Amino acid sequence: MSETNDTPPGGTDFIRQQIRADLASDRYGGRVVTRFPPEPNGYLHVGHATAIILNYGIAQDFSGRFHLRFDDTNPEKENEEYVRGIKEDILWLGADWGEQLYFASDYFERMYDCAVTLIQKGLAYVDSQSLEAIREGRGTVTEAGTASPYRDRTVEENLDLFARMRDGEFTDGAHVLRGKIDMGDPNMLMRDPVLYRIRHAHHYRQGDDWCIYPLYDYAHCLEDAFEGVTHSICTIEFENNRELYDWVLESSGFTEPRPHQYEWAGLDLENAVLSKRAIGPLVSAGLVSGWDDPRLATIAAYRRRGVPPEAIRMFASLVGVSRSGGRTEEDKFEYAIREVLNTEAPRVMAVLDPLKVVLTNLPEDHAESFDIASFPPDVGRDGSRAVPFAAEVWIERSDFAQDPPEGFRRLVPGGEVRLRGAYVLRCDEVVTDEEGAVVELRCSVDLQTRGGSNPEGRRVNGTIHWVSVADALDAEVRLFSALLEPVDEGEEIEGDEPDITERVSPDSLVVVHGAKIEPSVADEALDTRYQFERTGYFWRDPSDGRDDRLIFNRIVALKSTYRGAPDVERSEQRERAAEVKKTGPSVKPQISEVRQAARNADPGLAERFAAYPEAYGISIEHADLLTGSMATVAFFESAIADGADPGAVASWIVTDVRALLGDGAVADLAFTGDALGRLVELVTSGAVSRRAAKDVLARMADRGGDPGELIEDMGLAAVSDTNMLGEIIDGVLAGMPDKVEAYRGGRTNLIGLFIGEVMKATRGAADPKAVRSLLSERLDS
RNA sequence: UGGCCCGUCGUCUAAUGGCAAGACCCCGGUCUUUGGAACCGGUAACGGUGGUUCGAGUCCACCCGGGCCAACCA
Repeated sequence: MSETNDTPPGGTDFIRQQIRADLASDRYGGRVVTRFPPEPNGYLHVGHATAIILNYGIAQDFSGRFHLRFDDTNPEKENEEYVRGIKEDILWLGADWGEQLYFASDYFERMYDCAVTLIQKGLAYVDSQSLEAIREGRGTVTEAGTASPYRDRTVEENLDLFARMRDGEFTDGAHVLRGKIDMGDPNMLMRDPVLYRIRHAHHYRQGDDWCIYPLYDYAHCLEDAFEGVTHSICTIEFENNRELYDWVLESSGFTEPRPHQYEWAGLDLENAVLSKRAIGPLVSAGLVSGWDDPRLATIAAYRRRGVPPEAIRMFASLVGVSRSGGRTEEDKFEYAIREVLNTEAPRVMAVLDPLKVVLTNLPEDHAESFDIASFPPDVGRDGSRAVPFAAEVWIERSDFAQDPPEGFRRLVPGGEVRLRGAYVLRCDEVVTDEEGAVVELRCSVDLQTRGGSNPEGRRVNGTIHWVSVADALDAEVRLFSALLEPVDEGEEIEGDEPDITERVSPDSLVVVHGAKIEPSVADEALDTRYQFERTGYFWRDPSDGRDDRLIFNRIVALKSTYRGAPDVERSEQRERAAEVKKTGPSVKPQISEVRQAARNADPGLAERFAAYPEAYGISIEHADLLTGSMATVAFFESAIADGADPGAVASWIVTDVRALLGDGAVADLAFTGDALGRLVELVTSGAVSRRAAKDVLARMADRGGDPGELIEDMGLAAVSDTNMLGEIIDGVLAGMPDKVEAYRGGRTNLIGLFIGEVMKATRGAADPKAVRSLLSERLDS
């Protein structure tokens, strides 16, 4: 392990940071419980894989628990086959839920009880509108919704109706249970969300026990709470759902410590179809061979293709975790696969597109065998195999060129090339058919170079792979590439996505028949992953390549630095990306429309906005920020009432105070305007540095208190004594002689580092200006 | 269009007010019986504009760009 003490285990992504903070504050009594909650309505894809790795990895890192919970609340889409498949995929990835296997449908009774409680509290009601009426009543993103006529049913009536819904008295859609929240909430999800619906459907686990089923937003948070999940991690599109998540939990009586939801961006991978809703149609239309078609990005497909699970784990750690995200290049995934396979996969030779070479200086019945190492020296692994050689060998058609492009290092007429592990070969004659196509090469080998020996002074340009014609095994090789044709840019903007089934690329699967492979593979374990030298990583297809059927999947091609032609497409893409990034400067005045509207409605605000710049010498922007509400105005005016400098106070309010505010208002602050005024005066008088005053302000926001007393308590009285500062500075500089040298060598931006260290040493109490000048004295002399 | 969220090398991610870092890609080079691997080097970024600060990628504001939300799906 190369981890140092200052690197916390398991990465520093924002979710792990949150967990560390929760551990530090003992929020959950040291518990860390994560979960992966798939709906069994399809197979998992690589996006899910990264989510599993995240959740499982966190549980591992913090000695917590990882739950697998099937979120099976929709009887119409789910089945046991998917449950089986998903379990298998997760285990294959290396995540282990142990005893922690759960099904949301097992909680139906408890969820029902919670709903009854909600009704009793007046927080839920039975709505009997049609689906369309409910939809219309919800309003739009810009217009508030309207209340259902059933919104004010009595608790008794709701209780009765809800019980009868459960009892099966009503048809599908006759009633729903809705949360009673706010039809005008800007978050559409809070406009009386549907909690339960009637569906007379057979559930694959619960049979016909239920005819009402809970919806995601109601069910999911309860599931987390029932299981004692601490950190409920989902993707960014559920961000708007978090408010409802919290509402349901709070309303149902789950108090802190309760689960909390955190969203990350999830994975988007270039050239991968990452949506169960998109994969399903491809499978049912027969455009792929199944959920495990190796062209798909499902875990089952990767497993079948031959991708090792370690590669997916490595890929996940390479990509990382964030809230912003974007599309990850396929290169990164391929890199991870190659990285794992390079040290794992024994080398063999296989010719995918064979061209016959007759060795004219060997007897026709020549036969010998070379013992060739299975790994190159740098991999450092033992092992070899016998590779038969005879007077006729297959080579790769692309390894010969009659008219070679510049930089071609393979076989050309009259040229030499080494047959890997065998002899150096010279091309003496090219045999063509009547159309000029090359059908055979007549060559001679240099007997001095047998078995890879290399007589002094013998240098050969390239090395190619080969297979003895007499001993070659015939194989089928399947090559996979991007399943879908790229979408034209204009097309994508058109709103509706083009039908995915029409975008399947005919070239996405290339089946090579009659590939020639060395016989050693017949003796190896079926699940051996090979490197076909110079070609790529392959293994036998686990479905079709069993018994004596030699059917190989290409897991990934080898990287190649050989460039036939420059990659025009990519450079064009880059130019386009660069153009998009350019944006012009803003021209509008930097005044908020919202605050301007407030001033238009309140002459008191408008007057002050007009007067402040002149009266207090502050900018229009600051005046704007101070006059958005009477509360802010009052705060400001009380802060300057006792003589604090208005300009300084304004700066504090519009920057530092606002930073502490978050969503709240100034009135909710734990300190008052005049306390801020006193603090500002202390800064002005030099009693405390501005830097230290920020820490004091943070403390005031936290617990209130008098600024003067806090400065004493926190030991932050300004340090400007030259001798004392000088000592501290000398100590800091002595501690980093290399940086001092670099500074003197011209890296003057290191001054910030030095000041920072001095400020740190004094916990912000030093006067930074004094520090700067003292530093200059020492460093620039 | 209302609300919420997100903008750092071509791509993915670091930085927690103090040295803009790493990986992939790309480009050179060394080495090589795999145009692989390894090794050395290089190109390359804080969306814009103001403000606060000794010091801003980080705090504040405005603008620009992108994402999500109007299923009785999850």
